[in-house]
Formats: sequence, structure tokens, C-alpha cells
Amino acid sequence: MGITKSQIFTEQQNDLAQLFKVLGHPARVAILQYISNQNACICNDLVEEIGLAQATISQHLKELKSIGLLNGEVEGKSMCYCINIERWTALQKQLNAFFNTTKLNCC
Amino acid sequence: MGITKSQIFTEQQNDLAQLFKVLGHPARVAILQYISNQNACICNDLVEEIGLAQATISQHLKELKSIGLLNGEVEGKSMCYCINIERWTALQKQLNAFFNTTKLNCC
DNA sequence: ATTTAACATCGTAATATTGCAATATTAAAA
DNA sequence: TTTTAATATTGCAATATTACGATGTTAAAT
Repeated sequence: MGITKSQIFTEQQNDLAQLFKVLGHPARVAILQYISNQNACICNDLVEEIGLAQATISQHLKELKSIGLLNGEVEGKSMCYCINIERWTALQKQLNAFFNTTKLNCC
Repeated sequence: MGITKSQIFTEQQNDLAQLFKVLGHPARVAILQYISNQNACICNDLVEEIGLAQATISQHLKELKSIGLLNGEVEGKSMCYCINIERWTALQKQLNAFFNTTKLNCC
């Protein structure tokens, strides 16, 4: 098939998996790491920095935006992409909650 | 293309992305949650519990094993799949390290 | 008004993932 | 030893993802 059977899982499980999934590509990890080390973040820098075509970078940025991790602000003819601090922290808490509520009493 | 250009990223970026990727499927999230709430964990339970075919569950278990999160012990004609506590904790630390080292000084 | 620069979107090819039926494999039970 | 039960593996169809060239779009610069 190739299609994930989302309907058999809880919303929480689907949401959590979606977050992990978006983070599950080295380009997106690299983008987050790079942006976090800049003060100003312009997409064109990323194309040179990461080494993927402009269209590809743009797609990855879109996915990071889809889970609210990035804010994009128009700045002249450039875009200023920034990490959404609140979302970032909330995401970290969300993932830790998953790790902590999963008990380890097995075997 | 469809092929991730792993060679342009660091090993750390690829590894981290791989971990996120394995966790990025609701069935695998559900499996971890279910196993963690059991004392004994037998794959056949999972088939009924999760609602995917036995072959599919077996595949997902294999992926979780691939990042060391699950231990599989043969127990008669059943398998006892358990969360690897050390790996679990290490993984949580690894993800937190990613979140914490990513500075939030942008914009 | 044209040009240029910086993205975004579309279309498409290549590859990966998901899911399952069918078929091994393995070990206990009969 | 045959059967049964539990799980793994294989093969394949359907769908998703990745990547990029080509083409929009928008706003500053000329």
C-alpha cells in the first residue's frame, strides 16, 4: 500500500509521530542547527550552506513551518526564517513527556 | 530522485535524523507505548492491540530494533520484545542535547 | 518600466516506505 | 514425527518522499 493507516491510531500518536517525522531528515536537522547559530537567517545562505538546490531547501523549510518550528518573516526581497522559541520549547517538553510517560518495567 | 543525499551531511546529523525517522510512525509510537505498559511483551498481542497485519508489525519491530530501542528475546515459540532501558535513556539525552545546543538567538 | 534577486510553487523522475498475502522458520505440543 | 503456534522474511502493489529544473511571484534596484 504505502499509505499509513492513521485512522487506527490516536490523535496523540499521530501528532507525535508527525513531529518525529519532520525532524527525521538530515537536511532539516542541519537547517535547524544552522539557523540557530545565526542571528539573521536568510534562505539563500542555506542553499550554499546545506548544498541542496534552492527548490529543495524551500520545501524542507515548508515542512519545518508546518509543525510551527519556524517563523518566516518577509524582509525586503529576502525571507527571514527563525526558530519559534515557544514552539521549540514546547516540542522539547512534548518529546520528553513521551519518553517519561513510557514506563520501563518490561522484562 | 527520492534519495536522501546523506553524504552532504555530518554523521551526527544523519544519525540524529535516523532516530527521529524511526520514531516518526504512529505504529511505532503505539508499539513503544504499549510495550512500556506491559511486563511481558509478546508480538502476537501487538497484532491484536495495534490492528495491523502480523507481517507489518514484525517489520516495525525490526526498525525499532535497528536503533537499539528494543531487545528481542526468544521465549519458547514466542518473542519477548522489551524496551532497552539504557538505550531509551541515552536516546532521550541525545534528543535533549540537540534541543539544548540549538541556540535560540535568532531575530 | 525593466531588470535583478530571493524565494515559492509546479511538474516530474527516482527512490523509499507502508502494508499485506504468501511462504519460510522455529520450537513446543500432541 | 506430525501438527500447531508464533514470528520472520519475501515479493509486490500502492502511496509517499526527495530532489531539482522550470517557471511563477514579489520587491528592491536601476
